[in-house]
Amino acid sequence: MTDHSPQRLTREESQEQTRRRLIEAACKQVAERGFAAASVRDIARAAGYTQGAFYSNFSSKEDLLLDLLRQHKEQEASHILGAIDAAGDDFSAALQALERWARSFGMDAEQAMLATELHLHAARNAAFGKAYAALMAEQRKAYAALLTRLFSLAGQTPPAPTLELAGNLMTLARSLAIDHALYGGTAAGKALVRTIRSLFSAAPVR
Amino acid sequence: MTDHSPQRLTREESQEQTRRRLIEAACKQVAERGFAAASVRDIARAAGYTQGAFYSNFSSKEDLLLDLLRQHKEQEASHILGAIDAAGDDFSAALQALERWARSFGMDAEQAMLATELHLHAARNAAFGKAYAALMAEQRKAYAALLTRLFSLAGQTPPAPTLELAGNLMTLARSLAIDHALYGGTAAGKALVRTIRSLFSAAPVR
Amino acid sequence: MTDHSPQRLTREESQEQTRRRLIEAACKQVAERGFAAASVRDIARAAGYTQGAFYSNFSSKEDLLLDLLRQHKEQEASHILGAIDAAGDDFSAALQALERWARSFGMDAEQAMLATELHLHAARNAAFGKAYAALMAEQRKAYAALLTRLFSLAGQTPPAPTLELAGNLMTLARSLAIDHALYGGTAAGKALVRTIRSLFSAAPVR
Amino acid sequence: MTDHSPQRLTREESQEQTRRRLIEAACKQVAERGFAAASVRDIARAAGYTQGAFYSNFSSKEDLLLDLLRQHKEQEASHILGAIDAAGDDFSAALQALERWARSFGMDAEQAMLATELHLHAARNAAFGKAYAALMAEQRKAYAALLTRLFSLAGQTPPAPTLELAGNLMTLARSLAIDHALYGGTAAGKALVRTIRSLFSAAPVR
DNA sequence: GATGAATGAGAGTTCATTCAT
DNA sequence: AATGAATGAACTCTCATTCAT
Repeated sequence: MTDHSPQRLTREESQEQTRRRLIEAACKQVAERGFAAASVRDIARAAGYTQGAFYSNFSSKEDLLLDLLRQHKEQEASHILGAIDAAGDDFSAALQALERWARSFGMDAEQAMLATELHLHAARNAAFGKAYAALMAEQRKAYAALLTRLFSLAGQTPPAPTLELAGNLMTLARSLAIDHALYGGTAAGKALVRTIRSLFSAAPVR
Repeated sequence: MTDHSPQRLTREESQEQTRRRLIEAACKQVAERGFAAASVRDIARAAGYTQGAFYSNFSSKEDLLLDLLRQHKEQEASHILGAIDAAGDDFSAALQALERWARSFGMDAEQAMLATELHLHAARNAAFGKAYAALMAEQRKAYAALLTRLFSLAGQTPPAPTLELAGNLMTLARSLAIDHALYGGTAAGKALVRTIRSLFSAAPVR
Repeated sequence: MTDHSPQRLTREESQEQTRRRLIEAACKQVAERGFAAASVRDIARAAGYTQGAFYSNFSSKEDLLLDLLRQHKEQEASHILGAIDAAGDDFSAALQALERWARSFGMDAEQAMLATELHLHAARNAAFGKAYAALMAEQRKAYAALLTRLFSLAGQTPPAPTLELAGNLMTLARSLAIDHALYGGTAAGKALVRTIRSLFSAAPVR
Repeated sequence: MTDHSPQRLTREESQEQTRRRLIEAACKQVAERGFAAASVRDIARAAGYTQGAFYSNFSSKEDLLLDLLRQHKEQEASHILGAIDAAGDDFSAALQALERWARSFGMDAEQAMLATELHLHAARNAAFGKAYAALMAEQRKAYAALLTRLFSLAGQTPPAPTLELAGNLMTLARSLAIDHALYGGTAAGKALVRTIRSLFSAAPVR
């Protein structure tokens, strides 16, 4: 089908590449059509392989979801780390970093729809739900750390546990990004930014 | 299959009953398994009919979604109206009404998962998306009115447009209800209540 | 595909016809290629239907085997009854009837191969094995009754329990019929007849 | 996978070992599941190798069947030779040897099921059928020689050509062994012994 | 000689949908 | 209006087989 010329790749590297391509194609397909409606055939074809290649890399379609979850988590984690790194010791710089995150993330409908599919599937499938809960807890912690730092720089007391605030932000980001795909425009991104701002502007500095 | 004794029903009433039963069964099936994975056969059987009855009432499986949306909206609307009616002129009574809504809605996983399915489908299907957007805008307005009333009774200025706050609450409610199905416990319901409270406690009365 | 014009058939009759046609086609396919290699696709097509029709009539491919077993048993039973009816009260007429059975049955490779497939499957699958054992016991009894009658008419004492002799005859008939397909010629049919004769000629009449 | 330590084996010995192991594993798998349902992957894995090893030793799955046939024949031949060697010049010793064969062979379901698979395949595939017929003729001759010797020692005239009697015995042995797997117990082995005995007890000694 | 990732074909099964009853 | 047998297409998954390593 596609070229996939392995040129100078070892077997392991080559399979790793195949797996990565399949996962990427799957992210897109699942986001676009939903897990149940995204067929293994389409995923494999979109990645440039045949169905057999899929089953050489995943033991079942269900099994793929765990990798989708991991991939999704890593991608989001890189966003958070970027925001945290950019935060520095200056409150307004840190807030800007968070807002940059909100603006970009609040518009990435693909990630948001994938995340929502994963959320639903987690509630439907106990085994998957467990893995999901573990990974999401990690994410929440990372966001919460960022919020804690921000409140500290702002000299404010968080109006609620930062873990809870982080969870709310993640939820809103996800949902607003879908709204963005639904309504178009930039309202969604802005709404998230405004929500964040209201968190820190409510109470004035010490 | 089941009795459905039409004895004292006119033809029209009888069909209306069939349709209602099918929609109710569909709500459950779609929430439980997702739209794509909920088969027409299963939905019809769960309602006590066969596939033919389904196609006598809906022109296609896709067509069913519009009715699911309507049914979902009506159900949620009755919750809002209940909260508004209970609000009265007393701030703390009104807040309690809203919190009661949060507690009950924040734990109804079936409604929440159905709502999420509809949200996703709306983003994927333009025609459905339009109907979805219209109905959701109505809902948001109703919640916003309730919030406006509350802020007014509290003598506070809303920290953001109440329409936006209403949208955020709806989103959080939906997501937390799914978390409730996922993690169990009562944390989800409480988290929503706490979020609502923080809205009104942040800024002191005029 | 094919005509299947239901003309004046009730729904039940029509489905019964479909089922019968599928079973007949399946007998042939399974005999020709073996159970595992006979695909549902091919069976349905050979009967003039699509795969879906197959699954409207059988819950699975495995499930089909039970009907194949029943069909096979009925077909064989009619042969036995024919031989018994033809037996009458005259020893040589009865022997001739049995030999007629041997000659015809010893050459029906399709039935023999199907029977062998069923035998193998019974040994591999406990649930099917149980049903198989029950039906085969019935068949053996019928043949044994015929043998008992013959020995009685001949005034001989059976050299072994007639149930056992019946089982041996059935086994030989099955195997020789396959040999017939394998080697061709008429040796197989004759061998069975000779074996039967030797049963009754060994010991002279009282 | 497994060790297969080739240390002290020449290349050829090593490959011979691989081939032997594959054939043995295949015998078991084919007997257990049938030829069509026994996958190359499973056979190779059961032998401690991967598919590649299989295709280094056999040109196709079909090709394997010829080796299975040969292996089966050798195994059975060793049984016959054992019985012949043990026969000696004493009738009752010879009969005991044959009965020993019956008892052991009549209970080896694996061999019997493999033999039946081969029989069926021979009737379905002309090329394989030819090889099968040749090998089976040899086997039959060996058994017939044993029977001839026995009748001679017993001073009896065989009630039918010994070649035919030998064929019947082989068929019964095969079928009864499968019945043994099907019903359990020891009836199958005993039934074969009784059949053999009746062959020699029918007509009294000279 | 042996590996195992990948292919391409085809397996069993389920589905939304139709239509004679 | 409701039934459910049948269709035809699509599904997930497994297979025998190949070939670069």
